[in-house]
Amino acid sequence: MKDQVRVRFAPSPTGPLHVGGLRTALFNYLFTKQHGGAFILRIEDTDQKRYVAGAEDYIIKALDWCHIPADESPTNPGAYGPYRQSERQDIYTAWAHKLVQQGSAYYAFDSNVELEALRKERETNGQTFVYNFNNRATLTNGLNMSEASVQQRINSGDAYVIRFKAPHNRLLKLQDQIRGTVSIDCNTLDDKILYKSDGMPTYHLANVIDDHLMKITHVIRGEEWLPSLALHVLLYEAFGWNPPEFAHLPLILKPSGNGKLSKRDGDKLGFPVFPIDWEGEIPVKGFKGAGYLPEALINFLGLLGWNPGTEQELFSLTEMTKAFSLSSVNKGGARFDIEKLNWFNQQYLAKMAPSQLAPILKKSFPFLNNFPESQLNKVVALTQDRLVFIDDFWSASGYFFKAPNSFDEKALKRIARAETSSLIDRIIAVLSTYDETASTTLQEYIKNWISSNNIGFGAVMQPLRLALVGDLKGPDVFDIITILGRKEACQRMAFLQSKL
RNA sequence: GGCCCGUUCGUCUAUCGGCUAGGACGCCAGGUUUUCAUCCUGGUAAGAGGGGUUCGAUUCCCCUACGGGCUACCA
Repeated sequence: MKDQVRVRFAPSPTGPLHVGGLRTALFNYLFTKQHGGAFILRIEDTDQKRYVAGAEDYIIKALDWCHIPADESPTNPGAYGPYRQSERQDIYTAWAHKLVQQGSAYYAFDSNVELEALRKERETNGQTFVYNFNNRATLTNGLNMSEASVQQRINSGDAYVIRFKAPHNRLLKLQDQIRGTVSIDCNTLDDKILYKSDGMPTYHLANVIDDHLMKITHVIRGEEWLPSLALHVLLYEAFGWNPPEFAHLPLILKPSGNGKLSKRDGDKLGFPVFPIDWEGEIPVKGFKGAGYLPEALINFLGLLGWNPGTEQELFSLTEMTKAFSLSSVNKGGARFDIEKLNWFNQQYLAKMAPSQLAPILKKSFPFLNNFPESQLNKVVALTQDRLVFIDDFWSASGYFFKAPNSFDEKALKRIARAETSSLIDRIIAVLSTYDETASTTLQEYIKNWISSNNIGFGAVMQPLRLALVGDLKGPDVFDIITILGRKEACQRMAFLQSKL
């Protein structure tokens, strides 16, 4: 039997998760759910300097909001914990030392200052300093010292790191699910630090050990990791472990196309780059706070770098899970196009059931809680296809809750005729005489009245609309009257008359 | 600089050697609507360049250009 598919999303808690990370999480989720597998969230907090409090909590909440929660996480652990790397230090230390013992890695005592000086020196000669087979014999490390003197330095408290001994003269052909074969000449590799002098592993060591121990079958991550794929595969080999399958996702680029979208782009670009609001020292608005629905964000993000090969654009998470496949993920980076996201949002807002949309609107507009639910649902049904963002609800339907108290000059001019005032009197009168129990609808009734009295249709409808909405736009006038009630409609007509 | 990965309408993309290069967003025009929005119809617009391979290349190979990523005791 084949092993259960297990994938992981492994962000580092350095701040709020941004859309690039979210898309990586989404693809992991889609892939594993399609195979009935598990989605693991692992927090990569090995860099104490960059740790930001609240980031882990944010990541979990953001995934929840998007309906792609992890099956195993720090707060909901499975059988392979702990799920925070900072709590797995002993594991890394043990494996790192094992690597040294078997000769795959070595202790190095070179100070930052020394290394920096070497780099500078090479740079001025137009060369690049690489710590590898070229020069490791001339540097301060365990390869050039007796075991006893290495132990002595360590025991005396000297700072050390553990470096991987990259192989010499080896050509690696690596497999990537999206890119196919990737060739790497090991001579271009450097002896990467695996274990830092503060006792923490680097990403390379920790992610290989954790992925193996957590039985990860597929590593789906951003393209920025492709250059270190060789190192990771070499590490699996050194440990004697079978590597998982790898898939490197194309990056999400800025709208301008130059550079990947980053956390700092949020303010500059004028749209959010984070899923939900970030309540950090400097609060930042997320897509949620900006009036986007998670379904729209997810749909949009899913189609950024992947497509089903059909012409379907609108996908529920379930549909997308069914249609997803790693082999149809694109190789090239995709620019983030906010206009298209807005379109998705409009689509979702418009097709949502009013009873589903109403509770969401109530969160943005608490006063709606005091409004009868059946009435609210009617209002929503009438105006929901005019929304791009949740907050557009007010401009699209505010007049249902608050009578217009002023009118636009231009609009007044457009309806103003000599007989408008007296016409308003007549409309009020006819509105009041309508019999609700009659078999004709209000619309038919008014239309009949208009034609039998030989009044222009527009001459009646325009003032009516302006009085009700406060503007010359909006849904069907008779629908509005039905919701507002004839009495309220008459009052609004009278108010308009007073402003003529 | 070095290494790696990429490159189809402005943007997201389809095409797995036969193409009048399809769809979506955007934009423009028309229709529906008393109006605005929605919606419908139509239009606009693309294979980076140069060499091969082939009866035939957007599709396969090479070079160049351009773009992106990596090049930290960050992930």
